[in-house]
Amino acid sequence: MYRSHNCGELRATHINEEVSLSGWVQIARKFGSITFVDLRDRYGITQLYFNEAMTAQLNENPLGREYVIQAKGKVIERSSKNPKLPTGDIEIEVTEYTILNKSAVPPFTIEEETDGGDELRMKYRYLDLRRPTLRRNLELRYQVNRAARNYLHEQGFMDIETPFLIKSTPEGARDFIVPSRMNEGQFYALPQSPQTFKQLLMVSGYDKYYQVVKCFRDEDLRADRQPEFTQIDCEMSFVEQEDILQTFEGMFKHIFKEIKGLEINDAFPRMTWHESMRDYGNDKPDIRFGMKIQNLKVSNTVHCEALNGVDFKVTNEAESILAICVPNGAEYTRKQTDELTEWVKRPQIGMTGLLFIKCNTDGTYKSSVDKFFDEDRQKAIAESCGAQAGDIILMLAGGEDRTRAAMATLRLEMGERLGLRNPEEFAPLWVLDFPLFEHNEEDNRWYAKHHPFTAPKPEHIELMNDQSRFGEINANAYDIVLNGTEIGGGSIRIYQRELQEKMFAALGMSKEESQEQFGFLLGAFEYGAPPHGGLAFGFDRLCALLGGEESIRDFIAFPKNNSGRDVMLDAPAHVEPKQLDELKLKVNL
RNA sequence: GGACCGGUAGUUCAGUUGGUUAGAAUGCCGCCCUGUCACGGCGGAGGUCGCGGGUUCGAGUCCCGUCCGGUCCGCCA
Repeated sequence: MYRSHNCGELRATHINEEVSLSGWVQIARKFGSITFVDLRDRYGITQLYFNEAMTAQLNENPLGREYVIQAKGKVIERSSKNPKLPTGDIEIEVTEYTILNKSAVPPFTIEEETDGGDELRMKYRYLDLRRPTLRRNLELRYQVNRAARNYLHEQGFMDIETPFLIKSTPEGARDFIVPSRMNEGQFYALPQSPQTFKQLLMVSGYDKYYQVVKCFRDEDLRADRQPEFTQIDCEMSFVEQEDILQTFEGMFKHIFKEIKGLEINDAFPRMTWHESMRDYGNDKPDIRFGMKIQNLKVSNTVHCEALNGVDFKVTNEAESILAICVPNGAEYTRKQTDELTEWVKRPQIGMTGLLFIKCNTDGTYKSSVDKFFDEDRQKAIAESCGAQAGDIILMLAGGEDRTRAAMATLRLEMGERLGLRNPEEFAPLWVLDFPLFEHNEEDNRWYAKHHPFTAPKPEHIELMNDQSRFGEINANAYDIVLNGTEIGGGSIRIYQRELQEKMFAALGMSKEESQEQFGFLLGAFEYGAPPHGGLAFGFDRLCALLGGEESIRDFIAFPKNNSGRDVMLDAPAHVEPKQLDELKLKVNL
């Protein structure tokens, strides 16, 4: 063994013990004839003390940052202790040391707060991973993984692996494809998720399945999206929606308890998709704070009487008018309201302006549209918004979809500015009753909002015969949302061939196409498919949230950058012409 | 496909209205230092200002193009 202890475990109780440690040189502090060296491994830092004689040896055989060394010596009490280090009461009086490997000078500092930029850290990921921040993130990830597995194991779930080389299907995200050498001109696809496999496992009778599994989607990336990411994928047979919600709410409570020490006894709040859209403007509400959207006018229907009978083009012509009450906003200066107006006018928000009413603490009102709304009307609007004295009411007017999306973003921004989005507070909830279909204006067809295996609400199955009413159909689908991030979703699945065929037809697939693409599933449904359903969790996102961060990259050991590149490997890369020949592929650039 | 921000020393950044030899901190190298732990002191080295073109007497600075990185929209559950 190269060591008797690691660099994080020695304490005053070990004083006088002869030990050997191995690790990386964090830094050497030299004082003429004596030297201190901080030795680091993933467990911590222990100070090595080189006395006069040993320091003389150091001059012959010097240490540099990140050298890997072994040191032997006696644990002694420090004359000046360091309360910042768990090992700060002791040091090792070194009697012998060996340089196991030298190190080039690292391109950035390997410390809690590094001086390196993102790109450099990605290129030298193996060095970045030495930093305590990254180490803690990976440890957290491992603990979350273990907590989930333990829970699922206790609940009788079975981990079953599914293949990565599968078949491309037209629905959903763009596939990564893999050419087949033995089948010229043909391609595998990497799975976007093990969806159909887990359903087939249900048909096979493995009634409680789970997998912590990589999924692949060839779409543009974000801070919280990687081309390959990890899901906790689950499926159960003979269950209804309520059974699934109970089971996995239990899993989350277990994870919160194990990871955060949080005992959540209450049931997670539940909200329908329509309620979420109405009150929060999106399907992943951040319910750590209120500031709910007030629907003053929706799709040309006025809900706030005070808006009627006013000769104001903006409110009269807008399809929808939405508002939020921002606490203490009545104090905002002209400069601040102007800045907010510019904020909503940014191209990515795309509003043409911002209306506001200040509800002054003295009971008066002041608004950006005093010219059109007298004080009584302003008061009436404020009351219908439930505004308190001191609030500012921010209003957006315009087309329904854009205005709602913009208001959702504005609400989050105001919550952020008011410090209402505390990363150490966790507010999970279920969003239920998603629409089954989503209409796409571009190609004028219906798409599955979740995926094409999602079962409609039983009472809505009738509507599947009438395309004009597709938009009314709700699905037995549910998402779990944490702090404004969707961290999981699933559905009760279709398990009857007839209904599945109807679904494929609704999505515009001919009988031949659905047979060619999903014949295996339709076939399986003819051999006694049980009622089943499940869900999948975004494991990377969950870890990032539990770690109090937005970006998932630092919770993945070897992530890819914005353009899907691994800057350490420099992948993707060109391949040898011979490889292309074997695959009968020609690159056409 | 689009919007915005950025690219200057190993690293993180500053660089005014276009004007002398492009700066700081940190890291690195050398010397000094017996209780540091962000050690300290003195000295030193270190630059194709992403790349290409243009305007100008003169460009890190202005203009055009391009590449790279980041954030977001579209896209993606």
